[in-house]
Amino acid sequence: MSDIMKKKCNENEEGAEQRKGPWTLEEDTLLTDYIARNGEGRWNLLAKASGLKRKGKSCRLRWLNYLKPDIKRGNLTPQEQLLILELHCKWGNRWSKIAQYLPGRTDNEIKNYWRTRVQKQARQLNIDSSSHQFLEVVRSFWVPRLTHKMKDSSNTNTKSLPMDSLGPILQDSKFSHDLGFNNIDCSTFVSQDLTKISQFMDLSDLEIPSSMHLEESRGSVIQYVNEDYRSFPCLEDEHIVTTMGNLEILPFQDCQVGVSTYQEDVTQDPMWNMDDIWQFGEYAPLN
DNA sequence: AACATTTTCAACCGCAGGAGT
DNA sequence: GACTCCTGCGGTTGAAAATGT
Repeated sequence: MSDIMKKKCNENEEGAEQRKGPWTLEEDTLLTDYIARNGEGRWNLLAKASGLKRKGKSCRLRWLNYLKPDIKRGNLTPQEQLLILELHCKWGNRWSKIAQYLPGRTDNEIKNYWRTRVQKQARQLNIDSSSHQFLEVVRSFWVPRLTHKMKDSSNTNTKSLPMDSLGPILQDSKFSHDLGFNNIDCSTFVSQDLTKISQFMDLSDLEIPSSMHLEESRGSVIQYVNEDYRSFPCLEDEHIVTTMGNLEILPFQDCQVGVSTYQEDVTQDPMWNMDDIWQFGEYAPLN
């Protein structure tokens, strides 16, 4: 029998014993106990020595994504969602890199969030989620509302991640410099893309809840700005025409409408997500 | 209540890159 | 340099849960 054949046989024999699928409580206990005694790493050795009939890779994944003590459970906070949007804008699908900035969240969780929430919305709008166009939708509608929600929850919910906790990250000059939002020339970029958006989003027909209002302002974009969060989305003082509370009116050309969100109470949402943004009306598909 | 459909997310897979030999 | 092994990453899958009819 050739070496290759022998190897194949061994793989099959091992494969017959290898467990797959959902982990049982006993397996979790075995893995947790083993790591408590010997530490993590050397996953193939761990898989054999612990008595688990799992591959090393599977053990590693189970530990890192589920069993590790500092794993956070539950819905992503608005702060976390905002950070994901920001970082994805900069780095794309670099999930593990993004996860480094969200303590307790795993790359898998962030990836799932992006695929199930963000990409879903992009599909519904018939926009490629990696496109410039979608980026601008996110920047113009999602980011401001998340920012608002964030501020809201920091005022009302002491358990949530405080604004200050993001400060070191967002104020870090290297980090800020790296972020795409800050590097964008708003005076051209935003106006061009909002014009594109207005081609498929008939904003004047939006059904605005009574707690909100729509302001039309030909020649200007009204954009919500949280004063605690000026590092994005790409607003620079020289562009501001006037300020109305939390709103700043920006002198962009070709844009016809902005949405003010400052009166809406979103604090009751268990999970604030993109659905909240699009619920204001039905948008016409691109084609 | 029963069934169908959709959504969520844990887990798997293949691939790439690094370290050791 | 070539090979093997291990680790980590990102894409994908499919079972379970949630939601709709």
